[in-house]
Amino acid sequence: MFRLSTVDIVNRKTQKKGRDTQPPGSTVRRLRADAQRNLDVLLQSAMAVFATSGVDAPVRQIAERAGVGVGTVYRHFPQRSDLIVAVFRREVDACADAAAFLATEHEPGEALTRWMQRYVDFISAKRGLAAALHSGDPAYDTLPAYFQKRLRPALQTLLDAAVKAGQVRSGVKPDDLLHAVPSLCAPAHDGDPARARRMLALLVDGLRYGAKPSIRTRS
Amino acid sequence: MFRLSTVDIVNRKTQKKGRDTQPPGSTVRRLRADAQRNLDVLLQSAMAVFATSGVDAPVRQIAERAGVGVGTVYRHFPQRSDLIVAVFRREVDACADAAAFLATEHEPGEALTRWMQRYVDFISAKRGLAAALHSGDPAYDTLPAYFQKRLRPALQTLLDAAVKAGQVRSGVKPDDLLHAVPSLCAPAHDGDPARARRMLALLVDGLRYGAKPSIRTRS
DNA sequence: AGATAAACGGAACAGCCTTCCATTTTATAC
DNA sequence: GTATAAAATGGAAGGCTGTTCCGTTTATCT
Repeated sequence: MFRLSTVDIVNRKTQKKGRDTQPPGSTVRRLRADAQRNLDVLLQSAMAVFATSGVDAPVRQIAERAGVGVGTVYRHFPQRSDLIVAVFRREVDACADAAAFLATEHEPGEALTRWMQRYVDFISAKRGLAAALHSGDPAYDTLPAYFQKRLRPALQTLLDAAVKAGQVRSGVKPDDLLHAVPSLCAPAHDGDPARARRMLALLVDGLRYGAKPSIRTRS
Repeated sequence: MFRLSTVDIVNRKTQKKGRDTQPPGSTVRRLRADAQRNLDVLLQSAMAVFATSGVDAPVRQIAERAGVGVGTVYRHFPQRSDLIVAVFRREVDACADAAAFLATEHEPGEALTRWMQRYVDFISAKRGLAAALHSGDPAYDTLPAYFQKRLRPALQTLLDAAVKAGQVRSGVKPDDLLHAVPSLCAPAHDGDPARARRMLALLVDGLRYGAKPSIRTRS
């Protein structure tokens, strides 16, 4: 009952970038070109299908959209949940990476605000997945930790910069924000899509309260 | 695509008790004896199976345990979710009814404490169902309202009595408690089953703080 | 007791996830 | 370039589901 798969073998090292210096003695084998291509298109298709039809969408539908047989899907992702997890991690990565980009493009306070907005969009789109997360299926057990591991440092960096620039008050814990946002967005369940954004705006304003400007100003 | 079923036709009026005075002109028809019997045993079986195998347990399994064909299940509950909802409502009812009983058996403060315990047990057991609730399936949309409608008055009564007896401080909203408890129990996800109870004890102690004894005592 | 309608059971259908393996494609060695 | 071995593929098939359908059984009423 033990079965290898690309999920296990390939790590994010073998991506498109760089000459791919492999740690010696590593057991990972490069994916064949077609396999890599299929894996990419599969993840994209899955992301698109999940976004429109929810995470309960049939595997066949994803395979078809990718122009691939179901066998190929299962070669890369032994379980349906593995595909879901992979898509989710990829989106978490994208969200985390956005932090670094935003930090270079905007001043600290603005970067933080925009990232929070990005985070809200991310959370809001994953409503169906949240249900799967709490379904008790052990396949998803590792996701929350990954969530935390990737997102917290990203937010931490933005937060530190904003505090140092005097645009946000100090003493705010990134974990608190990370948790507060989903709670705030939860009531938006009812169908009001813009509500989440309004709630977030409120929260961000709260962050600014009591900021200690680096340039002197009346408190 | 519209289909009648006992779920729609029968309300809780046609139970075992009483001579069953029917409002005239009502369209409800009494269930045949065997149908009523099967319905009861079905609900019991479903409750048991859901408790052990979760709400995702196959309908066939429930039917088998009830000694009944699947056709019978679907005659009473056109959709699988209808069965889940019925079981859930029944358990909500039981929890709500427990309040009145506890109030007659114990003094107000104790009754409140015991009911909260009861409520925790109820919530803790329904972990799998909570996931279904947030799954976005419109079949469950009416459940939260029912939840509130049955449980709030029950708690309200207990609370009022406890306040009047000076065993709990005033100003506590029943809705707050109803919501606080699940939040407190959520972290118990990790496997510690006794934790929920400890958290609850804490909460109840908080209620006592600042109580205004009816018998004079040092504040 | 006989008639009638309600209720029943479980085979059959459709859709899903997952497995399996004959076939095709890629990478490597010559 | 060709031959060979390994990796990857596609889709039919197996074993689960929820749900429908209808011939048969059973309760109820006269």
